[in-house]
Amino acid sequence: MSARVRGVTSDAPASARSGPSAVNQAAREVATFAHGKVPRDVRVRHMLALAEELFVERGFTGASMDELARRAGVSKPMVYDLVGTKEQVFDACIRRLGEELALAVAAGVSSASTWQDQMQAGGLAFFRFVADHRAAWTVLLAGSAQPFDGEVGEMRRQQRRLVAALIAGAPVDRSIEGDTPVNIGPVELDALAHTVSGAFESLAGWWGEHPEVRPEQLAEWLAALLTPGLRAMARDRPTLASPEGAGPP
Amino acid sequence: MSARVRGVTSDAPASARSGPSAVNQAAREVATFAHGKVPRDVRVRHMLALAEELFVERGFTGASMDELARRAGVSKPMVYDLVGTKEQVFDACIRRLGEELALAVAAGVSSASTWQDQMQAGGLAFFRFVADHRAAWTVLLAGSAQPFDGEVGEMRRQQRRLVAALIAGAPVDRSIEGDTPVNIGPVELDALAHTVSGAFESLAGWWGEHPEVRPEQLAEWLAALLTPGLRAMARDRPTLASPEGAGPP
DNA sequence: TCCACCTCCCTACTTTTAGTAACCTACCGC
DNA sequence: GCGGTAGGTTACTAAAAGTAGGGAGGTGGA
Repeated sequence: MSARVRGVTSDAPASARSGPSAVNQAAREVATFAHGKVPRDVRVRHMLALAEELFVERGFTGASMDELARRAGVSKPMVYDLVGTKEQVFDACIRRLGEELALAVAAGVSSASTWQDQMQAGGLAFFRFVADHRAAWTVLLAGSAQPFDGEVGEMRRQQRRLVAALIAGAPVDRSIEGDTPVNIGPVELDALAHTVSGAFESLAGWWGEHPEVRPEQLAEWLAALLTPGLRAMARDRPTLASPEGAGPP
Repeated sequence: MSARVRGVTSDAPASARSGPSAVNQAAREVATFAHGKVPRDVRVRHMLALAEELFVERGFTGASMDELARRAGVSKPMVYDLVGTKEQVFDACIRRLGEELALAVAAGVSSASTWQDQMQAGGLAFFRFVADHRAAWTVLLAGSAQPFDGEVGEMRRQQRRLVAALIAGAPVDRSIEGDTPVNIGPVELDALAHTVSGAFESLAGWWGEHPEVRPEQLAEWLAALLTPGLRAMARDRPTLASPEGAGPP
């Protein structure tokens, strides 16, 4: 709304990794500029790292912009000028972590060649990522606070596009069961992507209370749960459209 | 925290239904007491109905206790005395709607007898409920704002217990595939409940953007997706435990 | 009859926090 | 020297959560 937010949208070289080390690195970078004045992008990196840490520590409502300013060692208007409003900062954190996750999953998927292996490798990458960023994942990606449906939804849509691509990729260059091509309709494909993503996310949530399970087991187990149904769908192609000519009674 | 909240925990006769009609009914009931003084439980019902409406309208952070007091026609300390803090009010709304949902799903499940029919009937009841309470479901049950993991988690655990019971019920009195009993381990059963619930919830979220699909189609389609995997799990019993003697590399 | 007490209810605060207005200062190119 | 700009601050406003402390009116008992 405020017209003067120079914002944080066009920076973020996607190079930063999350975690306390990111904060320290950014802090060191800031410290090299001795007498107060620090270049904009350096401050922004530092503040985003601090913000992620803060949100993960305290949650969205629990975190305050004053606290962020204090930790960054600047005054509040600086915060607003550099990274915008609280929601925008939260959005930026979500987006950064979401991109990191999408990258990890994509790497996992592309490391395999068959349909099932891709699903399992992608799932494994997903679970490993969650394990490595449990707290951040919970706060930023799993716990979709309402005002941020935009951003969280965005990221999830991205995740689901990946899943959809994974499932849809089958028809072009390979097949599900020997020779059955997967030409599910686009509507069903979209629904499938959401459903499968939801299953993964939920299982990751459950995993939080059962840390003794290893991610490989999770990925394999979930693949075992989903694969037969996907195969069956590829075979039978059930539709989500209303039966033709069968209006409501 | 405040010791003097008389709260809302032990009332709620579970008779109230949600929606604007509930608000109007409660308001009429309040209006019968002419000169200000209104019995406690009547006010509480009214305020909870108004609160749900307000949260659904504006979301958690967007809703204010001042506004709630204004709408209820009382002063703010009354609100705090009657229904506690903002989070407690939100919790109460979540709990009420969650109980209504659990009841609806349980009714659906118990209307069927075979394993697959139960799953489909329960799913249908779930989707119908979501359709009938879309906005409230989104705000109160789907969009788990972080501070309320307790309540939302509670309700979801309840939902998942239902799903788990549905799956676990199979071994005692019926079988999945002719004669194969379903004695999946308790850990796997719990994971299964979470995963399946997550799939349902995600699909319901997707449905919000595709209202043309009918709930019967959704339930049938999702059952078609999940059933083969569940059958396979009952047959092969894949485990989530680490392979014995296979420590991390 | 009078008194203690309980229920319902209000005005008027305190504190915290998001967000902003207006100003300052040093350096950099010219 | 000098204007413009990047980096920065103090000091505010507005809104909202939650509380302190009190008051009116009815009810039961002595």
